Amino acid sequence: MRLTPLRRSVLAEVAGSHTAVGAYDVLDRLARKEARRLAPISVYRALDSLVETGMVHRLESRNAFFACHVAHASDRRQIVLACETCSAVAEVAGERAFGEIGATCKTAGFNPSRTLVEVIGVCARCRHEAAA
Amino acid sequence: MRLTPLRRSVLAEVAGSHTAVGAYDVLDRLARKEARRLAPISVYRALDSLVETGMVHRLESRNAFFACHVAHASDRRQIVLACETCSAVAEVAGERAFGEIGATCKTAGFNPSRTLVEVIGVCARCRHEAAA
DNA sequence: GGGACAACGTTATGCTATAACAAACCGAAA
DNA sequence: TTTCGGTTTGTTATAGCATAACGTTGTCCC
Repeated sequence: MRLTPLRRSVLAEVAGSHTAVGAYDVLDRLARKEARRLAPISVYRALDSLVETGMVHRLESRNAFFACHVAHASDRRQIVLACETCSAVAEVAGERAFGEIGATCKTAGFNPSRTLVEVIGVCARCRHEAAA
Repeated sequence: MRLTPLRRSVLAEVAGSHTAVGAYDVLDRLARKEARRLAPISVYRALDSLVETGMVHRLESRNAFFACHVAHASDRRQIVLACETCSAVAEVAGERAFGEIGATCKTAGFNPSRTLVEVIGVCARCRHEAAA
């Protein structure tokens, strides 16, 4: 896959936010920056390719996208933490959790191809601010 | 929450399928059975209330709904297994996996309110059929 | 009865995502 | 360098998912 100008622009918009952004958010932001207005499908295609390479992930529970900031995320064994207060999205290593999930699947005779772990809650920063 | 006739109808449609069904699927099926055609929002409201009580769960990765067949699902510590071959959805207990996820959240200072574990793959039955 | 609240109807709208086909681009081999 | 094949993007149209706003009806309890 080539990182074309279009894909680079889309990636920049996604990566420029600490929160997960919708495809149409990307569309609107690009429309303000650049002179043209892309068709939705162009943004989706760019997002698809970025997701495929692991540079962007999809927050399934919100139909939105966020940039991957961890280097080794290609193994896809990351737990996604989505803050319901500030909307920030983070990823943390989840080796042990994924190990347990895999073991449970094996017991059930289920052959996994993709495993999704998303946690909605309140991030450390928002907890501290709330306590203050 | 009351299990009204509308909610009972919606629940019946969802529970009548081993797969996750979309809100508009429910809408169409009810339209065939009953004489009237509901507005989408009526179905969504019914689904929302059923999800709230735990009788129905939402398959986030497919924007669809499936009935909960396990008695103790109110604790929401179930791993969802979605077969990509036959589309069947099942739930299995995930105490250990959820324990690990909780521990990881704690380490990250993240206070979880809802945890979502969905595994896409091939179920035991489809694996056996494929092998035959 | 009358007040409070839950449930549902009606209308309209917005967000998410893809199908189908054409044009442009780009690298490699003839 | 011309031609070929594959990738990327554009264009147009449409399908699928979800909720806002407001009014009406139903139910329960005092």
